[in-house]
Amino acid sequence: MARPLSEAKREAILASAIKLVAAQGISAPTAGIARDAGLAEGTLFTYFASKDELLNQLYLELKADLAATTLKGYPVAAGTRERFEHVWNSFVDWGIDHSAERKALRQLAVSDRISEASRRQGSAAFSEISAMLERSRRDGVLKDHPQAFVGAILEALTDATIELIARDPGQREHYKKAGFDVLWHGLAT
Amino acid sequence: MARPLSEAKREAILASAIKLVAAQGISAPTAGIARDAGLAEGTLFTYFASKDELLNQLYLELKADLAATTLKGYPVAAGTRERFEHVWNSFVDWGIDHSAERKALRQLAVSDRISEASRRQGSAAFSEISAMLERSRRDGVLKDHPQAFVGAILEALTDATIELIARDPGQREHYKKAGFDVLWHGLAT
DNA sequence: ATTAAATGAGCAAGCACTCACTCAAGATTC
DNA sequence: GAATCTTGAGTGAGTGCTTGCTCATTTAAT
Repeated sequence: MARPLSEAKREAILASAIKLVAAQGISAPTAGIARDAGLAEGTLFTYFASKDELLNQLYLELKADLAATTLKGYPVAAGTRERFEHVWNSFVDWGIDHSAERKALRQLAVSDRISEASRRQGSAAFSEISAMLERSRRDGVLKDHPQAFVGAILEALTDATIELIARDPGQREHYKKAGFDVLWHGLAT
Repeated sequence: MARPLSEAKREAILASAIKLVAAQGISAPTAGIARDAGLAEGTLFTYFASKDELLNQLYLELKADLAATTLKGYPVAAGTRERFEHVWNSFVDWGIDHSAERKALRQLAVSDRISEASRRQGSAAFSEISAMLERSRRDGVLKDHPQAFVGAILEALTDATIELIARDPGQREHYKKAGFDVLWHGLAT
């Protein structure tokens, strides 16, 4: 091993990919991503074998980041509502404070270049959160909906709330609370 | 005027665009769309000046179709809940019965090739529905949320419900009702 | 006969990806 | 510690392919 791959460069490529994919969509050229990262285009392909691999790894990185943020400070011992609200706040805060990441993730999620395997792996990062939801359901605190339904609703309401806050940042805390109220009244028994 | 443009051909192009954009995303080539419509590629450009214009018109056509479906049979005289449920059912049914249209619309909606003007015009098609929501809010039947928030939540919950039904079509009516319950309990006073 | 729709080969631009080459950073030898 | 060897990261012009769009020509409706 003569010269090790640089983790810093890998991260620079991913950071530039977030920026350009958020701004231009997945059609953002590899040449542009490499230039933005301060590297030659060829270098990008020593870190990622193909553009598809770059996009899939970026997708997983973003999903993992959101999941990690959510689990940090998760109140294991608290009641259902409080734990639920923690997840909600984490999702909304992450989306607002990582606007480019959120836009990029949205573009990636609707693309067919993200493999089924990546999608499954991306969901797996949220398995602890799913387990929490499942426990609450069995406790009878939540209505008896399938977990996929609750997860989809959580994601959908989060997205709508973030979109609204993005247009009217002054009301951030107000809409954050209002969004959670809709979720809670919609799902709780 | 020697030879009139054919409305049938225009619609064939739009129909093929729906099919291919749903399957491949907005990167679906104009050559493929024209071939699928049974026309030469050049003909496509006598009906639509550019690919961007085709995509924008397709976006508006789909939005208008969904709005028209929703307004058809709208119970003007009924109570808020019933009118609300009609809108919900129309959205969900349209999404399930027009799967390709929905996928195409989703791809178009996240694309930056849809102009701000098109987006505004697309929303305008739903102005009557917005007015209905506004009236219900003033009547005190709904919580006091801004209209944009209610609209976004409606769209988001619809999407989540459709996604779930697509995966488990046998439970269509059940999930349709469950989704509406979440919406209603979340928004009603 | 006139006019404009319809055609599809062709064009310029943009794309992902390659590869012959350079050179910096470990490994080996003394 | 210095000198030398070895490996593979880094480079960017080049390649082959695809794309949106054009235009000289053909076809058909009026």
